[in-house]
Amino acid sequence: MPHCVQTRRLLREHGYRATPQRLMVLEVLRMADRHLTAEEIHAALKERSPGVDLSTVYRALRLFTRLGLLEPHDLGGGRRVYGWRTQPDHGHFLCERCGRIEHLGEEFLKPLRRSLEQAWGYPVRRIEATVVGLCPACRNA
Amino acid sequence: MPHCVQTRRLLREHGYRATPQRLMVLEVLRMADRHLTAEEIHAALKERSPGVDLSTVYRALRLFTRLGLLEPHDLGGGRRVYGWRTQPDHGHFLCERCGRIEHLGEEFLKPLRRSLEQAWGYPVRRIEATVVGLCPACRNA
DNA sequence: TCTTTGTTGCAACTGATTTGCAACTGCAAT
DNA sequence: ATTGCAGTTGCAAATCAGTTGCAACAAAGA
Repeated sequence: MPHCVQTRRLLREHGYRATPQRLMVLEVLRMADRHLTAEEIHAALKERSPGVDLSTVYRALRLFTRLGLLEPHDLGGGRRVYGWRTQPDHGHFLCERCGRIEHLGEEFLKPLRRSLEQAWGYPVRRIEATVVGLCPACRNA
Repeated sequence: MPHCVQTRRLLREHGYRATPQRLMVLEVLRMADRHLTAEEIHAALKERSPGVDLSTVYRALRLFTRLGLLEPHDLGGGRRVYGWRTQPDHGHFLCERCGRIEHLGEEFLKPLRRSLEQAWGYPVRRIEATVVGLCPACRNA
């Protein structure tokens, strides 16, 4: 675990403890390299240490969100995924068949932000966009 | 109720019944002239007929959604509102202070759709965007 | 090692939405 | 107008995602 050190320090600096459960939540997210729901994280986590409770996962996700490390995204229909915090403008591609979630480059949202701010004359805090369609894999099926 | 006739026909054509509860759900939405949560609709509904159950509201909303009349929108954080079905590309402005929800003209989303389809080479089914910021009223406070 | 205090697992709880069911009611056919 | 019956309702219970209270536990500084 090469990243652990930084995470441990971040936690300690804020008076929190670097528990294995917390580190593992980040580890799972790091391995997955995509956005995951709390349930998915919990499932992946249980393969290594079966005792971990779902509520602990939720608590860890909330904590890391407060610390600015992670960020929740509501995709509609009750789907909420967590991922690494990035820029304020955030886009997802959601395949309507297989549920696959892809990241949208910020370059797509930037013009939208610009046109909104220009039209309204005041700044936009953040944009959350979900684009629904069929992913390439599902198109050829 | 001048609109009722069309709604009644729509329902009957699909083998459903035009019950007062269902018609009233649409009526409330029509009066409100903005997106409402199920709870809000239920509250407005109860002023006229106190007996109406929340589950009936949910059932009506689901039905009208299936019939293509209404459309749910997830604004994140568990907020789900219902409104009249419009174009596939849908944008909301959400004031982060007062929670006010505004409609975004489709003209803002159209360039986004165009650039996405151009970049990927295949069509996008729909776009759901939430723009967060402070509404003019909250800015001056 | 000891102690302090943050953290965990568990179970119970919440708020939003759904569902099973007996009683009820549009409405098309009498 | 009356009837019959499938579609609907209100109610209560179930469900689902997420949160919380609490006693036992465990990081980490001394």
